[in-house]
Amino acid sequence: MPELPEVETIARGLDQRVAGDRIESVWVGGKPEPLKSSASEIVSTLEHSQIARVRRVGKHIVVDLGRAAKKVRQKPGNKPDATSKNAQWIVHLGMTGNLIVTQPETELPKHTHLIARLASGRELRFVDPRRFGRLSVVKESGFAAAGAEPLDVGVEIFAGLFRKRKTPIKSALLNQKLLSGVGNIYADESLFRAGIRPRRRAASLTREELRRLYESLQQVLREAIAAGGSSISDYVDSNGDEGYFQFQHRVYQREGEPCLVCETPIKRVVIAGRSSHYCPKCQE
DNA sequence: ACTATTTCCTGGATGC
DNA sequence: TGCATCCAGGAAATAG
Repeated sequence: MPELPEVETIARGLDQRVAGDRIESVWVGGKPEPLKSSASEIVSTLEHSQIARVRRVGKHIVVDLGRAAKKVRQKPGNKPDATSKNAQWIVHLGMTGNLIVTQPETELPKHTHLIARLASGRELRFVDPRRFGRLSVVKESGFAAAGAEPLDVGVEIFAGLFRKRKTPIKSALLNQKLLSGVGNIYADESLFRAGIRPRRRAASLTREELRRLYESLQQVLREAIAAGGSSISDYVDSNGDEGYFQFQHRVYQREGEPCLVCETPIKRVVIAGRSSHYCPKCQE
């Protein structure tokens, strides 16, 4: 399941491979598709646009589009249409979504919802079996995530996010309006490293604990990005390669296995409908 | 203004 | 073997 490190890995790979390429035509699947914008809006925005850059914002992949080399004639007084420059294609991968760059001959996977044919002859495909992913376009650049970037935010602002929250710290970490990009894996892993139980009320964390959580979260995200993300279920990067951070998980999906620090069996509880893993001895 | 719960969706695992 | 059931989870919607 793509969280910040996985999305970062995919976005970097895509940027390397398709930046500068041009989208010649777009196919969108026929059935009700995971689209936030209308299908026609997506098609008209993407077609004939150039991919300027691909980057990550929170858990979103942002494709910055430039005007295509081919001039589109505008009548004076007409509002710029969706193909004007600075449009953005926003992709949220949900649980099982992925963007794959491939040759057209490569067999079309089931659950392919969008195909963008590129000037280079390759195809950029959005594939998402579980259909939790979302596609949208914005006509003016300026897409921004609601929450703070965990790797950019300062420790004071980070601590302030949680000061008045009664909700469990685990839920607060997952709240994208506070922080964007943290999902279940890295919430559990950062809480373990910080020695904090997931059920603790966010507001009850001391200054010192918040500082530890801040450091732990940044550390685990950086390590995971360096490892190419965690390949749980079917995550692979835009090259089709698996990440390997799943081998460095200390608590996530390790219920009953010994804590790597103290050998106490790792516990699993459900908090706000999400499974949460922690060491009952190392985390207070 | 917050917080908790439900819903969406499919493939893989489990159970009888 | 086959069929039903459960579970995973991000975020939007709904309820409190």
